[in-house]
Amino acid sequence: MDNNSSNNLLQSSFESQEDTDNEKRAALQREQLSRRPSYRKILDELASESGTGTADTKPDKLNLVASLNNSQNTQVSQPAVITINNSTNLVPPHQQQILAGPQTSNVGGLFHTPVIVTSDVMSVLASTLTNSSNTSGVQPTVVALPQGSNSDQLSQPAATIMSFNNSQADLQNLSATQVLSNVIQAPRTALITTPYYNIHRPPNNQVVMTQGIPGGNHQTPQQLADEASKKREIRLMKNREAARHCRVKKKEYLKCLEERVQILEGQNKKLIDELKALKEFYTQHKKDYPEHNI
DNA sequence: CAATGGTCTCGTCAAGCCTA
DNA sequence: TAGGCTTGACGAGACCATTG
Repeated sequence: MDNNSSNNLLQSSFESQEDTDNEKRAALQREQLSRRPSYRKILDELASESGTGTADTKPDKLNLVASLNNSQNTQVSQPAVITINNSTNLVPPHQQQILAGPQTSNVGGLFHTPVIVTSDVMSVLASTLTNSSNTSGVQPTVVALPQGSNSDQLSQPAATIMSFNNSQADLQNLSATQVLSNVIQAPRTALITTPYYNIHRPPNNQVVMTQGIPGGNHQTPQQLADEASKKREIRLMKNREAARHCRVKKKEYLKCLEERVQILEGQNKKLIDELKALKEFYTQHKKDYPEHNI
């Protein structure tokens, strides 16, 4: 075998190797494109491929809570105001998520104040409770009203729905974010299991609130409808937040792709120049050293 | 200045994906 | 496998530039 043919063989060997690599790469690309894209996943793959090893893009739950709180700074459309409930007046069901009795007490160093929470706050609260209770040792102070509680029990500390470390003055006109930070930072007394409560006014005109059982047989059609609409509200709120998050992620993904295009274009240009130089070198030496038959 | 068209952002729905 | 999460698609509304 002469040098020419061995060079050709070597070259074709390189080419076939390159073809295989290209095919593998193309197959990977096809696979990535054919499946439903996950920006996080693709970004992770790109990061690990480039060796830059970005930090885990999956936000931890604490960050989720933080971002939730941050987003609430700007996203709560209506001022979700917490008001001290000094009376037993019922607010409209669609506005009201939690209602407790009028008593205020100081138990175990915690300031217990019955509050009305608007639906906005309650929606955020529900997801925040889920997040924070799953992670840090810091637990929210939320005391669930026992099943079958009556208005008498509301006067007891155990009937308090939310507890804060703050003074009463601090509880007035809190924003959703402030409320959440209060809830998250407070030590745990008990964890609420469901945000849904049945509220009705008995003949003695006292407020009675019992914990609702999803699918339970004590609920009227109206209560079931209310519960369904609350569930829907929470689902929409979560999806709204998810869509927002998804769009941010998509923007990051596109930015990353654009940067990658820049890098690859640069690399491509460099390789083309290198190839040109090598070709020149090759033809030059072929002339200079014909006896070497390179 | 009103009408129109383009672009952007947001909320919602629905379908697919993921995970406990 | 159910329930939650992710994301493409779509429509609505706001904003801006252009045009008659």
